[in-house]
Amino acid sequence: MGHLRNAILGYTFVRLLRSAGTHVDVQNYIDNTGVHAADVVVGFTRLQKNSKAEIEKLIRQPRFDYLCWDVYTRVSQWYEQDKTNLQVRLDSLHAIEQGGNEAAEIGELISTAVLRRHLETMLRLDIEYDFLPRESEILHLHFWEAAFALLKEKGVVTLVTEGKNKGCWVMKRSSSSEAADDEENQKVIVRSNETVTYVGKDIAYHLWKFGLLGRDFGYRKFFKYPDGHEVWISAEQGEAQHPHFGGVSAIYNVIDSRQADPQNNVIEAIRALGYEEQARHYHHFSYEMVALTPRCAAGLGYQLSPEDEQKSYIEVSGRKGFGVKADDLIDTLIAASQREVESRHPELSQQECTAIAAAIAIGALRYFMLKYTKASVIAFDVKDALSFEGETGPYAQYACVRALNIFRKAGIDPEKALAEEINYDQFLAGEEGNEIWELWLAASKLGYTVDQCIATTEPAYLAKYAFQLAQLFNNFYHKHHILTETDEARKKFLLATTAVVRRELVRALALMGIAVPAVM
RNA sequence: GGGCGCGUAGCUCAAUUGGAUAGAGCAUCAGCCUUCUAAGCUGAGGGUUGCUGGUUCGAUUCCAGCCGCGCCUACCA
Repeated sequence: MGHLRNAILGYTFVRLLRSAGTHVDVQNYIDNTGVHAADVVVGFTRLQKNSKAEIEKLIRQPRFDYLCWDVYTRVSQWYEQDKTNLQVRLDSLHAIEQGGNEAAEIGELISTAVLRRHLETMLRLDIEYDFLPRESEILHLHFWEAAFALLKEKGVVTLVTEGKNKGCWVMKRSSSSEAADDEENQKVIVRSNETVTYVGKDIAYHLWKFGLLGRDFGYRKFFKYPDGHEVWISAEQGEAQHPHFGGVSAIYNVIDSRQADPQNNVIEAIRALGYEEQARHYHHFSYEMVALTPRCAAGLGYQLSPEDEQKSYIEVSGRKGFGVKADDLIDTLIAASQREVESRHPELSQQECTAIAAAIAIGALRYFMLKYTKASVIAFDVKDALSFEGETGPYAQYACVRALNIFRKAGIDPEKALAEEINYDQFLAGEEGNEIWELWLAASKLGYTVDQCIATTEPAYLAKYAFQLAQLFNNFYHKHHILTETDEARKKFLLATTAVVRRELVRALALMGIAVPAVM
């Protein structure tokens, strides 16, 4: 679910930027090294005692990522049971880092399979990436060495000769205003065993993003989306022909708020290297986590402590196997909307029903993830997410369907209705005219809303806007029965009003990735 | 201890960057389908915007101090 909020927020912002004429590359950082990767390898090889051949078979199962989720949970418990098991993790970690052995091959196999599953899940939401930079290439192509040389040269990192951080290269922690003499204010970039920390790798990655590193990835085609769009992945040995990534003028990192501190450290490092301009265009697009309400967690069968039951939300945990999987949530939403569509439209074919149900389910999910401002923790409740009434995606979709139905029954093209010659002064005058004028005014504010969303990096304003416009329209729809209007001039005016509102509402929804079905 | 963020109706959230009587949805209650689809509409109840001060013609918004909650504060990523 966290991934859903991340991707939906991020990709909506991409659409907003692109609609404003900005060229945007969408990247997804693939964290395929480190303890997570090592743990999953340990799970398959030690706990499940799977051979490489068996794992090759397993990754072809439909939802291999679900298996990984379970294995990951079991491994975490296995470590908990007996701390000496942690030595196995360490061995796995070292083997993967060294490469050229079976553990490394299995790690590669699994992480690539999970990545493919991730792309498939995101594709259900029409979210596509352009480039997938992997941490393994950042290490193997020596991005860090290049960055380290720059950081040392400018004195951004210094070697600590005594104290608890002895032997480490550290930088001043961004959140402290004090000098870096105090250990509390030191952020370790290179460990005493000479390995680099996550922040160090991220500094190198971001120098590359800005085109300041002097090195580049190799690029390989990874996956072709059904629409023909190709997503590229980093590689040590790339293809000769490839698009150009990196060297950008601005960065929006869609990362949850818990990583504010490391993000700020990266920004500080870039600033300290003398790249003030780039530092100012480095945006941490920060959002809060998705948690579960105690009621929802209990409903999913999790045992709660009395303490947890009192909280308004409970943080999910992959290690505890505690959470809701994206594909399950999407499946549940589609099933619920499918039942509804079938009961409303028995005349439609199974295929048509499924397509409509998918559009409604995705609309509900996307709207749900966008209606909250980024700084708000989403206390997820299945009941709320499954609701198709009130402030939801389907509510706005429904308003569009109603509008289009009027034109369908009247046999009129909405665009033609707008081109008609209409005496607006006459119909917009007076008390009743004021109400309809408000509708026109609201319809005209999409561009302003988009600008505001971009300036504040807050897509929730767009969601609010769409809902309010839909609400005004439903009001108007109820009050004025258009097809039975006997005054032809007035009828044209009402049709034009409907057409303009529908057009802007469809646009607003499209920016959020919400499609409007033909009927619902 | 330090850093960041939050506190608004029973619940979940808004409030267009300091403007008019603080608004929505859910939930509760009362109505509206022979009509362009009721996934809708109308109405009712529900508020000392955590507390105390300050700045201002005006504060949910800005400032200070308290109280409460969350996250971060790893030689994890």
